This record gives sequence, C-alpha cells and structure tokens, in this order.
Amino acid sequence: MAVEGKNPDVPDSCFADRIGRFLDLTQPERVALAALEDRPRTVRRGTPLVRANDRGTELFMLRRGMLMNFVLLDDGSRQILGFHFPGDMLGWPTLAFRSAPEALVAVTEAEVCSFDRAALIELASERPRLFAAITAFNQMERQALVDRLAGMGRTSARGRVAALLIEIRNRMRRVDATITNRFILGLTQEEIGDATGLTAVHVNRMLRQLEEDGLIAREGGRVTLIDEDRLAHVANYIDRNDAVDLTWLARLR
Amino acid sequence: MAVEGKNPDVPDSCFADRIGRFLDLTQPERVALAALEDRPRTVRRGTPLVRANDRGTELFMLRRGMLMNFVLLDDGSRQILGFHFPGDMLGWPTLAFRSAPEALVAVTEAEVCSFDRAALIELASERPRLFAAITAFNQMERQALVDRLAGMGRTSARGRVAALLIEIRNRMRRVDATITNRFILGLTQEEIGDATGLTAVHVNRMLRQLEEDGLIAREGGRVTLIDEDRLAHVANYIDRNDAVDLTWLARLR
DNA sequence: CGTTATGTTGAGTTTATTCAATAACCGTGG
DNA sequence: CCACGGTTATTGAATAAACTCAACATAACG
Repeated sequence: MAVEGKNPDVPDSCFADRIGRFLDLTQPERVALAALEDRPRTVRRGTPLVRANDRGTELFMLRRGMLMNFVLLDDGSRQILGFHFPGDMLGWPTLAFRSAPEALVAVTEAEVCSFDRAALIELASERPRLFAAITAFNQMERQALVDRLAGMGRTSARGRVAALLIEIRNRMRRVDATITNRFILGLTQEEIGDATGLTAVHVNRMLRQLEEDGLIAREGGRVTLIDEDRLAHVANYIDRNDAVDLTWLARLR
Repeated sequence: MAVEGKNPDVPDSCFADRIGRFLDLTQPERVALAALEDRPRTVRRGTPLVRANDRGTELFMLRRGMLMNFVLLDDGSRQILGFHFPGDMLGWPTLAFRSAPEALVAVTEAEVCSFDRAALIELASERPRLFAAITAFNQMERQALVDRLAGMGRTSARGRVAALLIEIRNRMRRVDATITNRFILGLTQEEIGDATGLTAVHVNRMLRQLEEDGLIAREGGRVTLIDEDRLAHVANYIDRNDAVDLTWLARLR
C-alpha cells in the first residue's frame, strides 16, 4: 500500500506499510498490527533496547531511525549482525531462548514500540494468514544473515565494505524514496569493521581504496555511490528484494 | 518425549521427537506433524533436494542422515551455511522467495519427506500453538547462523574449525545419545573449508595443528575430541541448546 | 588395477592485523 | 565564541594469518 493510499480509518503501522508492498492486508489485519505499535518510545543513539543475557520477553517494532544487533565474544570482540530500519520487527530470539543471545542497540535516535511475545502468539491464533506473512518476512531477515555470512566467508574485505554500503543505502531508500546514490551512513569505521569482520584501520583503507578507484565518494559523513554497477560487482551483491514473492499467501483467507 | 515413552497410537515424527524435548505436544499436534512426514524418500550422498534458483514450493523434514545448505557466489565459490540432522525442517526460504536462494544437498545417504508450503500454512491456521513452537524452532536455526557469522567475523581459522567439530558432534549426539567424544565427521576438508570460510589446504593445517596441540585425534574419517574444554575455548563455542526455553508456550491451549 | 578424489606438505605471496603516531571532528562547558 | 578532551579518522611500518601454487601421497572406487 502506497502511503498516499492509506485509509485514515485504519490505524498506522510501519510494519503494515512494509508488508503491504508484497501483500494486500485486510482491515482487521491492519488493526492487529497497529496494536503492536502503540506506546511508541523515543531512544537516543547508543541506547540499549536489549542487552545480551537479558531476561525480557519483549519484541520491538522499529518506527524511525536505525538499530543494530550484535553478539559479544568472550575475548571482548563484537560481531554486528545487521542494521535495522523502520518496519523491522526485532527481538525474535525471545521466542526460543530464556535470555537474550544478542544485544539490540539504537545506532541513531530512534522510535520503537515494544510488545510482549504473548501478544505475538495471540496474533498467530487470531490472524494466521498475517502470522504466515510475518514468518515469510522472517525468512527475508534470515536471508540477509545468510548473504552476510557468505560475504564474510567468501568475499574480500573491499567487497564486504562495498556490500555494506549498498545494503544500507538500499534499506534507507526503501524508507525514504528520495534517497538516490547519496546518503548519510551514520556509522563509525569501527562499527563498519564489527559488521564486516574487519579492523577499523582496514575499513579505513578499504573505503579509501573504493574512493580512489572511483566507486564511491565521501564528504563528511556523507557517502556517494558513484559507480553502482562496479560496486555491486566487487561486493558480489544480490538484491533479494526482487526475488520476494508473497502473492501465494493472497489466496488464503 | 523420550523415545521409550512414545505412544504407538500416535504416528511417528522426527520433528515431534525433537520439539518434544522442549514442549509436551498434544496428540492432535503430533498427528498434524506426522502428516508432514509421510512418503519418505531415500537419497544418496550428493543428491540435490533444492538447487539454487529452483522454483519449487516444497519444504523438507529430515528423518535420517545429514544435509547441508549453501549459496554459490558469482566467482564460483561456495559458502556452506550449515549442516542438518534428523528432526530439522528445511526449505523455509520458499515462504518468501520466488526461487530458491540456497541449495540443499545430501551430505550422506539420507531419508527425507517433503510437503508443500501450503500444508505448512494450513497447519498455522489449525494448530497455532504448534506453529508458534515451529517459529521458536526457527529462531534456534537462526541463532546457529548468527553464531557461525560471529565465528566467521571474529574468530581465528583454528577456532572456526574447532567450532565446526564441536557443533557437528553435538548435533549427532542429540540424535544418537551413544556418541561421546568420537564420531565420524563425514566431510571432506574442502567441505569444512566451504563451511568455515577457509581453503581446504588451510583446513588441513588447522586440523593438524589441533591434533598436535592434543585437542583432537584423527584416525581415518573418525575424529576424537580429546580436550573438549580447551577446544570449546579456542572455538569460542557456546551451546545455545542449554538456553532454550519453550515452557512459556505450554500455557497456551 | 588404473583413475579420480582427497589429503598432506613446502615455498612464496597476498591480505589483513597490530602497533604507533598524528590529524580531524564533535560535543561540552566556560 | 572558543578552548578542551574524547572520539573518530588517517597513515606508515612491521607482523601475522591465510592463500596460492605446486608437488606428491593416500584412499576410495568402479
């Protein structure tokens, strides 16, 4: 559902907007989703929503800003698992684990809504088609992890940094269609390193190299993707969004 | 449910056995699961169940043997995402993607049952609690991916190989409780490399080094974990199974 | 019994890291 | 507004990790 087509009688939901691009939602489904997005809360950069080993049973709906999740290893090093944007539903591990295996932190100022896992399970009973769609959405997030894993194992440092830039730009553009090839990354080089499995120093060299090769430009915190084709090529980047198909769910009630 | 406690009136299901360790299933739930495990099929080592870009809409229940899933990159390199054992439900990407983003292949002779995604969605409507449990199970598989990603990004080659050995032993032991610290790995060094993001040559050196350090022993295709504590330490290994908690689902109908 | 896949080993190279020093940036308080 | 302290970015030199290439050994298999 395009924003301009929204029905003012139906409560607002970032997640519904997102899912609505792939599947027409019924009004009751939209209402059910909106119920997960009441009591929004604004958090500052750096605010932890979930700490590793937390006992909470909450999930989160991100409405504005950027979050990241990561795990910390015994030696103190951090692996960032991904960055998250409006319309993402987070905190899924709480369905299976007693305590949080991952941390969840705001990378920029952000607006989030939280709800208990019990509410999600209730939704599974009452709106099975919607829950099936959510499950499908989970597969997309899983696939992002898979692609990151493949990049980590089988791609050069330069390629991994390039892939991160493209991925973040694409995610940002899905929220704000006015973004073209220039955007504010909003990450330190150390964060890029923790996401790509590199040291901050090497990230710096790779960014510089991408710049020297004319693939990107940087001014301040702003990044410009100059040669997207070549960038996507060195990154081994695949946009899985094009391959998404939820139409088969439409036939269900 | 321990194997010896099975009710002969209830149809057999590997997945039910697995989930039953965390949550008591009702008889109708077991019946519903068993329906996903009819028409079993035996496949030989190397048999592809899903090829990348396949249009199929099937999921699979693994009943015997070992499978692996992987992605292929443009340059021909392969990233193995994980190895799978009896009781695993596979092929989830078909819920979201038009064509398969990953391949699924038998690593050993294996017995699998396939069912259409439509059957899964039907189960979501009729057995919402069961579907919630399946969703929780999905989080476990996701966490395995996450831990592999973290290992790839932040652990030494030696640690990644060690982690793979421990993980596979643990998975095998969950199926066959008689396995202690000695098991048949059943993987070539190239496969280990594709799973850990290393070359086969380097895998060989790392195995040798683990052996020289007295952490493992090898004879033929058989691996013995000699010093599990130290091995787990170099691997940065965390057994997430201990942290699983599905008891909160028990309160539901 | 030959053929092919897999495993082993060495030498040299590439890639990424560590350590260290300096520069630019940012927010805060004066 | 500016000074200041801490974070972030940049760069060089030395080191360590992993890869490539190549040769050979061993095991698996029809």
